[in-house]
Amino acid sequence: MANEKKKERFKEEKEIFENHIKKKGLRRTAQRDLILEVFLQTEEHVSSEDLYWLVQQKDKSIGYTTVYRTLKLLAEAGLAREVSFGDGKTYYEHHYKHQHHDHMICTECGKVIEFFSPEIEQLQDEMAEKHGFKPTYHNLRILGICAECQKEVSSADSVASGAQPRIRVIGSRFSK
Amino acid sequence: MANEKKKERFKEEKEIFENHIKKKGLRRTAQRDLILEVFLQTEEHVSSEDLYWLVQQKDKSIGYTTVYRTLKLLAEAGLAREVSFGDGKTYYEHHYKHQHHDHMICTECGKVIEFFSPEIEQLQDEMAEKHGFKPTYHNLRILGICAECQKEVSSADSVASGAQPRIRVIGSRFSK
DNA sequence: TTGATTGCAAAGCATTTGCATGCTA
DNA sequence: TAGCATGCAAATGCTTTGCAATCAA
Repeated sequence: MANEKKKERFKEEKEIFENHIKKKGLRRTAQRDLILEVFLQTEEHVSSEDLYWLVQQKDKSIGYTTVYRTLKLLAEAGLAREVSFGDGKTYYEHHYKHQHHDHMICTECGKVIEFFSPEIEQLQDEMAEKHGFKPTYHNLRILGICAECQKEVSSADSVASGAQPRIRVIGSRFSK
Repeated sequence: MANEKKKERFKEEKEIFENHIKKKGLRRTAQRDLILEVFLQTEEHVSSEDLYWLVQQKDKSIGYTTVYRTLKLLAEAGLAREVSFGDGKTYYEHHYKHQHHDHMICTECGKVIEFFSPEIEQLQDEMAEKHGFKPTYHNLRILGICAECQKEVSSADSVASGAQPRIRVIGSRFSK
């Protein structure tokens, strides 16, 4: 994305956060500003822990708790969205003006590939309607083996042994 | 499902479990047999805790740990599948000779509606192929408001306040 | 000044592990 | 008999909460 456009979006996101804070009768603080700032600089998915360490690099005095609480606030404000990849941690991804997407997760290396299919979205809405269900959010994960890991793994042992994804590495350069 | 057919399936599942046990050099025990038996009698989704209490009703001496460990075994054997509905607990659903399905989860009452769409399945496989990704399992959750709760909720407050599903009640009689 | 916010430590939860005892094969 | 299984208690890992001190409005 062009740098100008990005800056513009950041500005909007900061405004949204400030409005949310105001609307709920909360207070703007240096910590919250910094955490939002750092979050905006991230790409893809960050866990609370990830963000904590990133924030630490800018200000050692900020506590774990504050990062947790602020991430919840960001989610409430509609700037972030909580996602889980099956390793027990909560990850946050950008929500504002970011196209919704789904994830393929490699159970070998933990890589996360983002994808988007308007056809799947549409079918989901149709299924929901069929049940009188009003969808607010959805979330599709495909677990499997990514292209690289397919080359490396010859035997199917690791798959047969009840593979449970233990995701560490998050990253994908496949999606657009 | 007809009762005869069910009995037949239970028998197959017990055999599968025994084979899995043997293949891995493990041992058949009364506890494992009972836990499998109780699991087979359940419908829909059970948490480890749910199953623990059900098992307790038949044998007070069985510990939490054994239920946990046995559920993992069942998943390994292909009889159960782990699913999560966003409340931090792990649920188990039947896997053997049960058609794959996805879930709609009501963020108001926690009801879980099962559904299946061959079209969505197909599109998922196509998306995976496009990325050279070999899918082993997938998992689609649609969060929203079920038909009943839509009637009751007039204001949109509960939705706007960053609703996080805290699912307790699991059950659905909508799906076939 | 008032009451929200912070950071620490402690508490909560679901799940896992260590270990002595018990039991299958 | 060997060594896997069990059940308890303790440990773990992530997240939340209580609270006194601090700070925004």
